[in-house]
Amino acid sequence: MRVLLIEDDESFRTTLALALKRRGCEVHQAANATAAMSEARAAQPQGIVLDMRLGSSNGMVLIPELRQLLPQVRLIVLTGYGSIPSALEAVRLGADDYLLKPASADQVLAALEGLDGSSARPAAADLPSLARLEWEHIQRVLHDCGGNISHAAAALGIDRRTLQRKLGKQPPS
Amino acid sequence: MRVLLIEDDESFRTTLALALKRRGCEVHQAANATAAMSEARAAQPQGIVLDMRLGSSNGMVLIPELRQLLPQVRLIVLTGYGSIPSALEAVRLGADDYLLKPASADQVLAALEGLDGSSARPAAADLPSLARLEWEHIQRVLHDCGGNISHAAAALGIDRRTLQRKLGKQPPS
DNA sequence: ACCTGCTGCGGCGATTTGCCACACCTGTCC
DNA sequence: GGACAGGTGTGGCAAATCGCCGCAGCAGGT
Repeated sequence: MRVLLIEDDESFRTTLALALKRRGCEVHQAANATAAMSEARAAQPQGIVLDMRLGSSNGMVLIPELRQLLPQVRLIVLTGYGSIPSALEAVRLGADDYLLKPASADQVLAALEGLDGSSARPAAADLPSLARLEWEHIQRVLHDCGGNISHAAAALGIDRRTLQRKLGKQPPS
Repeated sequence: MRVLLIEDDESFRTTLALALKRRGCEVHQAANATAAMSEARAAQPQGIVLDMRLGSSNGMVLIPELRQLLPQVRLIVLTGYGSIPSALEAVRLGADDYLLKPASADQVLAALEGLDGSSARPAAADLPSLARLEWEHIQRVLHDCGGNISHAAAALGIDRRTLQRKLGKQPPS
């Protein structure tokens, strides 16, 4: 499978690219929006892995452009700080799946191949942990507050310092 | 708008129904899967609010049936313990939007009318505090575990002793 | 009687939180 | 320019909380 990796973090991108190559993919890479579009035009990939945070710009805006350019492409969004509204927005814009970092190369490949992780899951009794729920809610409120940490902390009823400390940690699995 | 409310929790369903009626909706209600399907056939609603947890059965399986029965219906999933994979699965199965409890009647109505909540939501929304959300989720999981504190603590990913201490305190306002 | 599982409670160290302070930056207003 | 307000990042420190241990009691099944 010919895959385009759009990700600004160099180390993460190269390691993921290597892992995908080892699994038999032809991997093209791009580190920003303009490179991504030109590379997509040139390489005509069957699969795309798109990071949501591309430096200053938002990867979300690339989804419709990529979808229009390559209607048949398998488009996977990969993000470190995800939330349910942002996941829904991504699929509304044309993404096929939405993964959270850290995601294993196997997970990414499974998503690229369209093996639905959700269909394989028995979908029974997997209640989210308290930490996970807290993380999702924080992301939701933070998004609602336009990224304003002080306002989000006030809305959440916690200290601004505490919110900052929570944001500085990894999302719970 | 003619709305069908599928929700097993009686108190939550009636309050939401009242709130929607007050906002000019014609509200039909169902508390289980079979009642939901027959009511959907009879009332031909334009909007459906579907709870994921319908007693023992999973509300997820109803989505394709409802979608097949009413292709044009606006189908909203409302769930207490949401996660990104389950949200994606719901929209893949045919849901239009996915809300988390506690959701205000205004949020539900906005979702039913197709106003994209993620973009149209006013920043000054009455978001629940972290403590309140935590308390609600604990109550829900504890109920799902049949009141078994040890199992609920394991599902929540916290220590049993911590759960007991949290339960010993007053619910946040 | 025996074992298993759940519950309630106490204690202790490690972690987290709330609350202060301070410095830095970016706008805005006079 | 200078003052000012609002947002952000960082540090420190006491207090609260959490995780983990133990123990005892009590129900249910063998």
